[in-house]
Amino acid sequence: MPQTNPGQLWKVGELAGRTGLTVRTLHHYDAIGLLSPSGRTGSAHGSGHRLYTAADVARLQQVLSLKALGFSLEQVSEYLSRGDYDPRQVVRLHLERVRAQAAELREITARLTALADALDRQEVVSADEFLNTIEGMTMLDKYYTPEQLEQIKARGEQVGEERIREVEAEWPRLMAAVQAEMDAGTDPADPKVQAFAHKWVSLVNEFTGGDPGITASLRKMYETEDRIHTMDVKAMRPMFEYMNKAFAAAGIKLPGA
Amino acid sequence: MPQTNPGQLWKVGELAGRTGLTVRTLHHYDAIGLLSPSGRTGSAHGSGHRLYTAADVARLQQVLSLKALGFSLEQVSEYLSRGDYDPRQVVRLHLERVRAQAAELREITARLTALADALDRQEVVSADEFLNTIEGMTMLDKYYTPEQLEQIKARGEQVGEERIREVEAEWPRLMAAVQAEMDAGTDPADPKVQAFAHKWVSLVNEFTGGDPGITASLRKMYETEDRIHTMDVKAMRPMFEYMNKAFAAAGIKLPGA
DNA sequence: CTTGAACCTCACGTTACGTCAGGCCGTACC
DNA sequence: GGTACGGCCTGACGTAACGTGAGGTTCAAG
Repeated sequence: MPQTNPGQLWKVGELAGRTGLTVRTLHHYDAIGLLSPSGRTGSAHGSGHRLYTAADVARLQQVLSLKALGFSLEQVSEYLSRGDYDPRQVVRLHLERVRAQAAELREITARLTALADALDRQEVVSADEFLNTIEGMTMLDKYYTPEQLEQIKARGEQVGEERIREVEAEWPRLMAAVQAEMDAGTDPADPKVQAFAHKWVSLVNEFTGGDPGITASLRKMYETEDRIHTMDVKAMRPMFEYMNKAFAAAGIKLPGA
Repeated sequence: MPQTNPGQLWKVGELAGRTGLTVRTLHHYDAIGLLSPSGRTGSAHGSGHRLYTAADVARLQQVLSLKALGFSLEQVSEYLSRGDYDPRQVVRLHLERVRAQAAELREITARLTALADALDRQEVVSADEFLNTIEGMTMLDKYYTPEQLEQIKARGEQVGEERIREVEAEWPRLMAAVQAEMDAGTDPADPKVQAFAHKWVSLVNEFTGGDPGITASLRKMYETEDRIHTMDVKAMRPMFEYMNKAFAAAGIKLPGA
């Protein structure tokens, strides 16, 4: 049976099954030297089965994020072989892209909804309405120009870098303070706790960008998963419930609720 | 100069510019008989310039919606040549698809956010986190299976058809009632108007599915455009403002606000 | 009547895989 | 310890949806 330990290895089929990619795709990435598995099975002379490590999986993620940004596979290769690249930045760029796409999907939804409505009423639909709809659709699968990429990159470095550190530094402080009130048996409706509640949502919003859908998804993740990387979510659940009471008392609603 | 009248005609370049497609793409669609322009210029012997009519534009929208659903161009041709198809249904299917994609984008955003966070903290990121992220990404550009399409289709016919008529029948009634109160000079905070306000948001929510982003986009559309197909939005604006006051008085917030 | 931009028709090139074909590996079972 | 069979291997050719010229034509403005 396949292992589940750290130091885990995946065979192509396993990796394909887990990721939703096809075996052929992984073969292809290997063939062009974009992502070659770190290991192979036995193999005295013949060629053994591909074995992918966790590091390979991490690289795969980078590859796919860059591809999602509109890079060709060749460009992805180049990018990843230049030593001066930052995986975090790739993720951030992809994130930015995904957010933009979400906005475009909303636009398209509005257009399509209007169109469906008009068609349902048997009205004469103006060509402009069709054209606007089409325009929205085509925008969706347009990629960034190099200039746009640079711009996003710059913004990410500028705002992101330092502000992220700041926000991150605030979380432990806030959580320690809340824990203290919990231990002291303070009522969630107490003004002190209310102040913490407001601080809490502002930090959450800074993290999510205030997007209700993202907030909801994130909340679901924290509710259903017991650990998120090294964070023991399960142990934090009492605090979440405490804060939910505080939110209720303060009349605060998170964007996703 | 290019016309702007009804009965308008577009040349390839114009249509391409307006839609975001390329000229080559339109040529291609013509070459394979998927979308051939209804007209051509002059042309005694040589081949004149392509002239697209409003009907061609409408067909183009259908083509692109079907393509967005994952059909190959050949399948689109087939689909559109079968006489028994319904343009409204195509739009509805596309709408459904777009909604699903939006949900997947939210999932991806949550994953990427978690990943960015983990990377920023220099923590050891588990392979699972990468794998989940990758899985989300690959799901996004997977198309529906025929069975799924059938299922959506069935649901759309069943729920959609009749309920849409109902909702549509309610709007004119509601708007007439509101207009009457406006004419009578009734205060927006008046209980009668408040009841209308609640009815109003429930109809809007039924239309948007309660999605805040979509509601916001739709609102923007109604604020920036003076007419939407045959509807004189401009003339309705006083009523919108009246209702906004009513919302404020009732403490109602639309999901997008 | 000319001129430049936009259009026309071939026709071959490209990307990112899909899809066989024919053979090898590995592990579960007897 | 043999064997069976699902999964893996390496070629190698196929494909969808255009991209990208080449070389000639059309049209609206001046």
